[in-house]
Amino acid sequence: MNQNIVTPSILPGFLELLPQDQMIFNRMLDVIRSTYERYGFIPLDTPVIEKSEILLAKSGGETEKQIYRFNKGDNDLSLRFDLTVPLARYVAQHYYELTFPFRRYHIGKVYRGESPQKGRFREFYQCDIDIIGNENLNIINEAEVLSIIYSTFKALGFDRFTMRINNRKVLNGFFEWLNVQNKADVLRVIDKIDKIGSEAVARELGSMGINSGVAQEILRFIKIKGKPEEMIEGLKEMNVDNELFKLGVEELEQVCSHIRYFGIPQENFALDLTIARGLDYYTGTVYETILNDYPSIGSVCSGGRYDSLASNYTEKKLPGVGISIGLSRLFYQLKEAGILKADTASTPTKLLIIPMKETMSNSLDIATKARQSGIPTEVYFNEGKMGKKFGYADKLGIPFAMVIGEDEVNTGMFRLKNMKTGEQETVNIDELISKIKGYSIENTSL
RNA sequence: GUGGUUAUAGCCCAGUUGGUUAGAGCGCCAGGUUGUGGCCCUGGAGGCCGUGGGUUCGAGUCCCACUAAUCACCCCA
Repeated sequence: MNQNIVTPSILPGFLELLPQDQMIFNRMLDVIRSTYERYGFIPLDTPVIEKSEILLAKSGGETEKQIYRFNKGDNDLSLRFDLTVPLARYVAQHYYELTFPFRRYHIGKVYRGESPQKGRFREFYQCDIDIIGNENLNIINEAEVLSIIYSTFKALGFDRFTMRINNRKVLNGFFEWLNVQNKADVLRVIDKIDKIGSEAVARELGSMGINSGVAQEILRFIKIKGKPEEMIEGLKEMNVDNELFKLGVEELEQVCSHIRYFGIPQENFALDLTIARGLDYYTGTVYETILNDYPSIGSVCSGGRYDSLASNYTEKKLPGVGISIGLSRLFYQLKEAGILKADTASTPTKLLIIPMKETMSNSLDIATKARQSGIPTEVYFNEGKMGKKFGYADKLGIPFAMVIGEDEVNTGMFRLKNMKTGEQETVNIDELISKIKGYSIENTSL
């Protein structure tokens, strides 16, 4: 027994995938990235490690508890816990070199040292977009964000999802009007109404010192349901005498009217007054997206409008709007729900070339040609039985394989085997390439 | 931080009121089949039954402690 062997394991809360899942995951990443770029968002990559003073500039309870913080020499360092704070630092730091509105996307891992749970990780991918204005930012951006979410989830292969929005000004104005002091606590409670029901919400409101008349008023308000136009009418009819509230209702109305120009179907969009995402920095529209068939997954894409992105790092006023897809969680939940495509390959390879001993150099030539034509190609180098070589292609899900022997080299004609059907076709090199490329185009999807 | 559940092969699991040498399926390796995979058949490797202690003639099984995993709450993507 070798005493030096360490049991291989990773820390809990860290997700790593087997090849087949990683292939799917990466395809989702690609879809998200290309959708973001189609809207003209600029890629950004920032360090995973930042100075602690940067990440903790805005001290807040949860953040400080969850952040991975450590020392190296005299440096006080931390792992980023989201992509928004690094964005704020970046924009403030490079303010004079950037062009506004600054539209950036950022796909990367973030770290939170909390106790791991189902679909909750200590290291996970976030796919963020944000639009940062200089001094001001037109509200139509808040409608465009919905268009981006819509396009992204469509491209990921979903049809039945609902983008729900609310407006924090409406909530805050309403609470001001009711003289509710601990707005943040109340928001947190009403955000849970779908989960725990209105009675429990009333109870919790009571236990935090809200008198029952006000609690009933709050419940009546968050129960306004219906089509967006009806809900906006309903909000107006409440005759809330508060400027912030009125402004919020107006913003909701504008966002709802703008989304028509983006071609978003009605069934994918809804107002929901119970959404109160993010406890502090959102100041306007807030977004949540749920998959209709899997409501228990919860929000798969969240975000909102904020007035001041980088107030901890600059005097400049930088309003913005952004959203984030928690891809690790989304992927995990989709896998749990059993709705990931089953018959996917474990490798990008489309063609496996099996050389005979004497045809190795010819085989490598053919592989080079195939690769130059854009076909991911592998050559099987190990010696052994034919069965094992084809078995390799089979196990990895490589769609095409062919043996290169002397006959093939002499005639320039190859027996291309379709691994799925078992059929073999005799083709020359050009036919071989177009055949595989045609197949790849047909079968590229999630 | 609070509470619950679980721990047996690489994976998912079975293992009777405590009883001899701990099992199946999947996966892996080899052979049946040396230029053709999947299906089938045959064989094989792989276990300090999480760790430590206790009860007992005897513990995978009962008790205690520890450790780890996991779920819920909190908060969040």
